[in-house]
Amino acid sequence: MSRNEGRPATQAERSKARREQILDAAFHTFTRRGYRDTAVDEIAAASQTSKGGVYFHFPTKEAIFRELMKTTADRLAAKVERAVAEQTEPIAKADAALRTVLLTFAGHRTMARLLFVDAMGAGRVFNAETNALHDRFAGMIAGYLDEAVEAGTIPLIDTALTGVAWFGALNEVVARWLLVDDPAPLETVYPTLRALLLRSVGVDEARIAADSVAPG
Amino acid sequence: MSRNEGRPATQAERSKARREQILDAAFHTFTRRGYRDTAVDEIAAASQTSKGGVYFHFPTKEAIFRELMKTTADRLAAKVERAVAEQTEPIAKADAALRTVLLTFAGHRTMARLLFVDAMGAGRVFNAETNALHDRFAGMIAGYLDEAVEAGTIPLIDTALTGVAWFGALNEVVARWLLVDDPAPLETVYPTLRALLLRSVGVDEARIAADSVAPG
DNA sequence: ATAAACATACCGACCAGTCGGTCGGTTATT
DNA sequence: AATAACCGACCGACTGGTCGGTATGTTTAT
Repeated sequence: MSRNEGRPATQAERSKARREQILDAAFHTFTRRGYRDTAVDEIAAASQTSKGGVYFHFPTKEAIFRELMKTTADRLAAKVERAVAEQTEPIAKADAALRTVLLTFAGHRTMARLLFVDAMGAGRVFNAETNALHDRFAGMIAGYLDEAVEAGTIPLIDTALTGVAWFGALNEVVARWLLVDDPAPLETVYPTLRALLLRSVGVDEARIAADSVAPG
Repeated sequence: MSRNEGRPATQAERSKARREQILDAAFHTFTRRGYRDTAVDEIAAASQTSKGGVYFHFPTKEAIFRELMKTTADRLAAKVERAVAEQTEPIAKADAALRTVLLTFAGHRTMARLLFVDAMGAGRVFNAETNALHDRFAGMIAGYLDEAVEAGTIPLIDTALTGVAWFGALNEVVARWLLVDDPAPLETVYPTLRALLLRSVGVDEARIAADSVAPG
């Protein structure tokens, strides 16, 4: 192994590690206490460094949050797109997207918290960010629905609005799950929600009753 | 007219008027700048009084917000229940509820802001409040759906989850409408959203295509 | 040596809530 | 009727504390 396992690494590596450490700590603190209620000092403490250290790596508190939001959203979007790419049928694509989001959140409660709950606690500044985020996912859904419409799998509908509605439904279900102490597994609602949403766009019952997408 | 029109009224009346004034000012400031970004001093200024005056009528800033949330939610709920009471058929009831909420928000953008957007900006303290609020409306929907199921109008479904999903879809549509500068009339999405939601619970297309509830 | 990577102390702005005091009106007393 | 005693409503300066950001010193790798 070319890289030594011990403590001392090159400075650049250590620096990057610190940065990540700070990001990690910020992530956890933000998701537990919200943006406003999280002091930079707390992030510093949680990341084994000092306020000065934090401000060496990031210009402002807001910048930390932005980066966190962006990378988190990117990771999720990539995961969704990967899952979708494995499907060819439009409906299966939308289905895969839904399934991926739900299962990812089920496995990473904190991720969901950051994306869905905390974003609003950050004040007006981030409304644009949140809006863009929601738009992004609603748009993804609308895109898959468009394909389905073109393919004739579902009737002609307002896919833009439907995308928003789907996303909202998913959002609310996840948010509700997040706010409850009892962690009744999120996976269990998937079949029900899936059926509900598919039915809402006119997918025939036979198709809905058929098994969900095959795992890649 | 027995009551004199001029300024001086009985002390109790003046007091109550002031209280209302403060509530009004707080409502507007909260909805424009959010809970955290609203200083009590601002509320005082906007209500033509002083900080001391505000704190004479309310124990804490939080108390103002709570009262605002509660009365707003109550007003809306009452309006919905009134509209629903005029309908006898289960589907028509759910429909009326949806329609009322949508039209009310369309007419009172600020009300929607308070209930849907600002509530989260208030921090963890109010998550319980928000949660209860969402529960309340999702529960109302679920109740109407239960009736519909019992009446055999729609097939047996998970009405609790459906209520949450419906509310989420509605929530997102309204929220999106709120965050956009261009005020494309909210009423226009009603037919589409209505069809989408009704379809999602298995209402037959013929029924959906039929006109919406008759106005009371 | 020298620059990056920290640490510490500190500043200044902000803000919820408090408190002593004021004032106009109401009630009791003569 | 007039005056004293009183009270609810209100004012605004002040407090105590928080927190984002900065200035300046200290360590560590190269």
